[in-house]
Amino acid sequence: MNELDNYPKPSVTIDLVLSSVSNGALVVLLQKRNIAPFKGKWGLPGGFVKIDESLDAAAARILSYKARMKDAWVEQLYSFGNPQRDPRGRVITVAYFALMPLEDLRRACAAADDLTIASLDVPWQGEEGGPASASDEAHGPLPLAFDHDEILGMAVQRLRGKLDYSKIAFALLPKHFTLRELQDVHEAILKRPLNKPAFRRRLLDKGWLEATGEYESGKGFRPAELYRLQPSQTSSFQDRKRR
Amino acid sequence: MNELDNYPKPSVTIDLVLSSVSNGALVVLLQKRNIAPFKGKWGLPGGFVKIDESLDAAAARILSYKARMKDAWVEQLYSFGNPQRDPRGRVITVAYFALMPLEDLRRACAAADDLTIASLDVPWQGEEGGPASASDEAHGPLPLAFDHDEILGMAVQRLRGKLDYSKIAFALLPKHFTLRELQDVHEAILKRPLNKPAFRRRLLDKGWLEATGEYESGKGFRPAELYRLQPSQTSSFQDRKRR
DNA sequence: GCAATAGTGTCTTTCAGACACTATATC
DNA sequence: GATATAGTGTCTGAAAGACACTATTGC
Repeated sequence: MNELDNYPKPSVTIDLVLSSVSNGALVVLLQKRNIAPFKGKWGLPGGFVKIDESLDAAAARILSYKARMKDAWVEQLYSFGNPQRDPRGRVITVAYFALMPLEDLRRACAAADDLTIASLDVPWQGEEGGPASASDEAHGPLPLAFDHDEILGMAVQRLRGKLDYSKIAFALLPKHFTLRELQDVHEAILKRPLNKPAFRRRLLDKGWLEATGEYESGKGFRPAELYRLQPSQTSSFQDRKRR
Repeated sequence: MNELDNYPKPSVTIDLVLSSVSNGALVVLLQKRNIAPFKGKWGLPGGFVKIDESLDAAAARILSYKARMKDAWVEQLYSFGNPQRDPRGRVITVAYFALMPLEDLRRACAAADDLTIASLDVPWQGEEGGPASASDEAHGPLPLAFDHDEILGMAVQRLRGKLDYSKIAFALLPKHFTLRELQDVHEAILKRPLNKPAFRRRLLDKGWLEATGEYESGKGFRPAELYRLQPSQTSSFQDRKRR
């Protein structure tokens, strides 16, 4: 075509960190690889970026066909381009978040039998950073393909960093949720307990939340009120359509 | 070669946001384009990623030959991949920060006559986000090439977000600096005034700083003490070699 | 001494943590 | 009524903003 073709080009892929919170821990969808490279190991769902498709569009396409998923919080995470990261050749990958309520992640997982929902094991505290590992109940520790341990670590680091000032936590919950569930999400991401009254005050004072007047039921004890993100606040949920 | 070659591949470039602080504003190095596309407009220094080179290595290489620069704080920012962003064809760019003291940026600027140091004009507050524009004294507003207005906006957003918990601010100052200079850097990034005693307390309490016992001089008034990052804290300056 | 900024002491306000208390559902 | 959790009132302590004050340089 032109000057662009004077040099060899890398392949560019998208890898998706489909994530939610379950049992007080961050969980992520992993796929068992049945072809080389890294056959038998576990990897993030991903695919190639098409030549006429934006990165965001590629992430959305891969999300919808790998996980039959709409309405997730999708956000670019980081790009990984070590020349040795893929033994097949030069592959640069752009990692994306796809955050969703647990029920959606379960539905995605049920769609194929090479998928599992794995808990994240983060061997560091705070904003420090570093790779993370994954395990599930059926298999125990899951050996990860490529540099996906680093991608998972970066995902946790980013989640922790954005938890306070952004609305990512709500992406991990159903539309209606209790304040305790919201606190559980925060605690799972930060991996440390939070003070209940302080958490409530802080979140309610942000002015993002709206009480629905409805309550959960059938728990055997006092039911908690259900809250939702205020409609005016929800817009910024998908307002990141740049690029 | 193999399956990777079954599909057309994009070109991948690095764009560098060489940035510092001057006169209470963020500034960035821009290069006047003397070839198409966007001939006559101003763009970020950049270059192609070589086929056997990591993204970080490409950023470092481009930094050293465009700006004859060592020792800058280099950090990946975001990847931009709109298929229309380059009229020559499909080009995905991975944007990087290169933060440095103003004197280093000036030296880089003096190395070629198509370079300028432009002030950033950020039309939004806080963490909101959105494109930014640039201008310098010689030319006034500088029309930007490609999607570089978005890259600059993302750079400011990231700087603001990391200012409190990371040590980026120190990357914009010489090794020795006064607390007032440090406060000026914070104010320039946040674009709002900060309280002096509170700022000093907060920064000194972090335990990152060390008084040198030396003082500036020749200002016509009481000289300020010079501080530096504690040697033990400096290490994390270049400790981001993952990927 | 004057000008100008460095650096500090202290009061007030705000907010997080701690803890105990009340409220309300199922059984 | 027992149990378990929801939700709140209030005390305390840590940290930020405000403001004034002292300190130190060149002139």
